[in-house]
Amino acid sequence: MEAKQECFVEKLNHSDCAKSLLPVRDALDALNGKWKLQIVISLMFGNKRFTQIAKEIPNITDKMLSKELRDLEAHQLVKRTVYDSIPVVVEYTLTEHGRSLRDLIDVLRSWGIKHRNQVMGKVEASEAEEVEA
Amino acid sequence: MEAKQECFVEKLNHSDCAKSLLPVRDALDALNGKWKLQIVISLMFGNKRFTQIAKEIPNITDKMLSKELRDLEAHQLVKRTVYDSIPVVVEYTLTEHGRSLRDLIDVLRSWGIKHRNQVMGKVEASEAEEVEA
DNA sequence: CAGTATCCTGCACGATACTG
DNA sequence: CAGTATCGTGCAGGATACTG
Repeated sequence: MEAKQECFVEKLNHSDCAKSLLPVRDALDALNGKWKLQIVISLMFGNKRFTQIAKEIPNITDKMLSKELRDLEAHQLVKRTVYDSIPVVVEYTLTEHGRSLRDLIDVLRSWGIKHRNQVMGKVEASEAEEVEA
Repeated sequence: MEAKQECFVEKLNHSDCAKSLLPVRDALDALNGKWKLQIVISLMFGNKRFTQIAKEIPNITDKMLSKELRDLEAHQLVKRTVYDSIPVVVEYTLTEHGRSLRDLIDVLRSWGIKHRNQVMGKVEASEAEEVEA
């Protein structure tokens, strides 16, 4: 068995396993659902207002956007700021913590590309899949 | 070209965005559902037979285990091997590709731990609180 | 503009029984 | 042992209407 870098799996017995799975679940849950990922990515392009986000995400309903934003806020990934103007302006921002999703998403994306190539049968060029310019 | 660190998001406009999201979705989908993660982790401890896996994952039903294993097999993450003994023995194995989930899961886990600390209010000294207007 | 309030539908998942 | 087959349910998510 090859000794990879410190994979937590290596150190655990089965009863520990369920517990050590929890953080993984937490991470997955944070991006859970049909829309959170798109919302987060959208906010990586800059702070947005409710309607702006809605316009950028095809087919999302107000209800879902509202709900997902509240979820993201509860998870401290997104900050909601109300400006007391007339009419009221509400701005959504990624928190510092929310911005930390970037690296995670990049890792997911890299694996996803590998995965797609694998399933498509292209196994040869494993490293040649950088984003094309 | 060492720029491994930079986020793909930086380079994209919004219309590209949806497309670049697909691999991320692929990755998330590969671990989608209530049981896949546990099954994969279970197989990281060694090759297993159907009933063995079932015993290690509390509350999973035969139906769900069967279905999820078929999903994982379709995604080439798990290999199913039938040994022609009597009675028949079926062994489940992680493929090389399936083993590549290890690093991904570790990254998810790391972020998950950070996330939990963040939400619990324990912000490490390494990271300043992001409260400001 | 920035959302709620209702109502509805499909599908993920569960319970239980059966089989080669 | 290694699974199907059937039936049932909750809830994520959608459609549409309404509001301060």
